Amino acid sequence: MPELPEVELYKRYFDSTSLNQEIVDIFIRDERILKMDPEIFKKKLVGKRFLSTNRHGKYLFIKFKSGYLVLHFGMSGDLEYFDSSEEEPRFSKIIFQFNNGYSLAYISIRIFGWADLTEDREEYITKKKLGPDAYKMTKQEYLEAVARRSGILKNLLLNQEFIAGVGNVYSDEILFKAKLSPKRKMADLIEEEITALFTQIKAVLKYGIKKKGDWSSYPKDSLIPHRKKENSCPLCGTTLLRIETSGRRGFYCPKCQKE
DNA sequence: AGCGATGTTCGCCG
DNA sequence: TCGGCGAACATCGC
Repeated sequence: MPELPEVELYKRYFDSTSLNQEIVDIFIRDERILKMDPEIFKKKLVGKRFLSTNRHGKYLFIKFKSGYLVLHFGMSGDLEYFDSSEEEPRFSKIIFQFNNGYSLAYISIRIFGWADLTEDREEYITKKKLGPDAYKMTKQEYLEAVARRSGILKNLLLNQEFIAGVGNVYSDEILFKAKLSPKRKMADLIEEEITALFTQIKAVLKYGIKKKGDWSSYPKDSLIPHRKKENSCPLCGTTLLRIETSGRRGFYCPKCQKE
């Protein structure tokens, strides 16, 4: 379930389980998940240790001696650290086996994610044209991103070249909390609205991390628990409308979110 | 049993 | 050149 908050949680999980142990073997269960030759992938990593991690948007970079492992989780990725003597998790696509008897599984049900290697993290980010990380960006970086782009807010939030990390669900929540219609054009926003959007991007992502991605326990005044057809706004009771754009389906309240 | 899904990418069009 | 749009990718769960 990976948008920025979930990937941040994967990062913390990785940090607490998989750093500084020697990788003794790697098993690739489905080569389609790799952006590169499996043999080269194995050769470069076996015998190394993962040293540190860094997240940019929905991308997780894991440093080892001579480069970075890059993981993207697509729509259904996950990590699971398990005892090597036990059965590996369902839908495991790559298994990193460590010298302490444990393994880390990179799981992907629908193969929309991928694993890759790069020697230069910054170059990788530049090549992908990723905008600033939505959680870590400064107000200044945000304003620069805003100045570079136009278009409707929903599309912009989903566009990783604008800012990196926001996905479909959190974009709905951000716009709801900022009281802005997803159809508003960035160029038409007044200063207060631009600031409100910044504030809510930060707040919603921060809260998502705090809740550990558990949407079932969100407070009633959030949009997330109501993101379903025919549901009504938790604030005013108006029937939520759907917006279909960029091939994604969003929800919003036509009364609370200013057109 | 068909449809929808927390993502990215690419080609087409205006 | 940029933004919007739709399809493609693969597969599972409801």
